[in-house]
Amino acid sequence: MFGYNESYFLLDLKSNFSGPPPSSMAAGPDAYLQGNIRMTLEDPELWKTFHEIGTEMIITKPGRRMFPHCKINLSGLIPCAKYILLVDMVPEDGFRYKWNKEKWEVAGKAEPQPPCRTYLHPDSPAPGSHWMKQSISFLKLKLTNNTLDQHGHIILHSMHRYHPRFHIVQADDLFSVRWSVFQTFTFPETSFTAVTAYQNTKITKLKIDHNPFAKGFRDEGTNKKRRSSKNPACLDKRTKMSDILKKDSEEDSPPDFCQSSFDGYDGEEGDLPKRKDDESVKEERYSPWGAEREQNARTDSPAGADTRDVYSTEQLVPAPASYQPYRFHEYGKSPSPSSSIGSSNSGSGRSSFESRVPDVATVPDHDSSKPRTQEIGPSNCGPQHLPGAQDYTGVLNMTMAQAGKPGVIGHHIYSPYGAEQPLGQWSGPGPAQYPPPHHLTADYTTQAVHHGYHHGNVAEWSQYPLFSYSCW
DNA sequence: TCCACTCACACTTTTGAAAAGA
DNA sequence: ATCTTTTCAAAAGTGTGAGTGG
Repeated sequence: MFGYNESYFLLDLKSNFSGPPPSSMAAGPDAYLQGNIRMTLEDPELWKTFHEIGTEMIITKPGRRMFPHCKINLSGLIPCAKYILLVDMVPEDGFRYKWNKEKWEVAGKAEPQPPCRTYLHPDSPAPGSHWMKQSISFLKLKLTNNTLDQHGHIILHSMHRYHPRFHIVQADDLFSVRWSVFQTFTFPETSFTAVTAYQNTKITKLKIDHNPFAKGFRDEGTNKKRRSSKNPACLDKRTKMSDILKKDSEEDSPPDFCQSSFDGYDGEEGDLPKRKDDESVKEERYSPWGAEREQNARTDSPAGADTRDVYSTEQLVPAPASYQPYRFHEYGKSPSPSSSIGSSNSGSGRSSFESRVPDVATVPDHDSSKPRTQEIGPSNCGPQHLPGAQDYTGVLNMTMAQAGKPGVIGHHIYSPYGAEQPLGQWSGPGPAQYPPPHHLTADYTTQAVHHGYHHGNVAEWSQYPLFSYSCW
């Protein structure tokens, strides 16, 4: 209806690679001849509906799922080659926001980034055919504001804006990632503001309308008792909310809703009631991001004028050693020398980075790293070399793979399968905990940012790494 | 006083084990 | 004995509103 199903971006690997790979990389130009990978966001209309109002995602201490949740489709993968799918959250900008008079306003500089964590899709690694045969859901991804979170949820700051990045890595296992090509996709309409409580009642309404778990709050719901049991003020608020709901149900079609609000902010908020529960449907036209959105959308926000564009990036990054000092502490996994270094040097990204280099060099010969150049290419079909986990222990000091995931080394990664399974998430300190990026990392990140992101945002965006610098 | 945040609550869907049936 | 379907209770996910603390 919106043409949103065409929301994809053909990734021309060769042309997107704007510079020679670092000498430390094994992958040569051939590595980029693996065809065009296409990623599409599922349910784009829903995402767009939220986006037009200003998506908010609740973050809680125990972790909260996203809604809408990230669901994508992939094509163009090599069916028999294995891939790993990752998601992380990137700050949209360097600001903290507040909800004031029915719109978001900048409330100051962003707080230092929390530990940067990456969510690994539980199916990873899986062959391209697996990823392509069905849509890929990140339903179990959870967001938290608990910087000491021990469940591997992605840590965000409340009242800050983020957007998810999807990474596809052709790799047999998590160790191979180190030498593999990352292809990164973002969807402008998936950007959101992390909040501990909904600020915009329109978002609340949308969530209630679309999230099955919130059915109980729908107007037609059966919980009349609940709605009327509270105090009069509450009742009043509920009534007003019901009016909004009714009005919406009269419109009844998200497309109409979208259309009415897609023109963006038209400066009418001055006439809006102060209370957020006094909204009218008419106000749906207004964009919550007001002036700075108009500014950023063209200058430093991935959400450009044409939201159908899926900005993509590609970067060659050494894989994460993916450790996080407090993580090691939590799980009592034998902290590697390098992890201790990383831990002790948490304030010095550069030294940490350098300390990691020997790790790379000491990978055994049969490690997939060396033939990675060939493996990445189209000739990758055929028996997959799955190096035994023991090949790496003592080299990278990783924990062993979990049962049922023989090819996966537990990089202190957390899995949505269970909080206790260190499979599903990589984590590392955020950039704010590091000095300005090492020149090498800067190369990578700048390269990545060039793909679809305006230079105005390069500074902030590019400094938010997929993995901690110290991992490199 | 304001505002971001936490918590208990009622309600919902999801999950998984046990029971029933073929 | 095996497999499939159904049932049901527990677990998990949801927004609400009162309360808390800076």
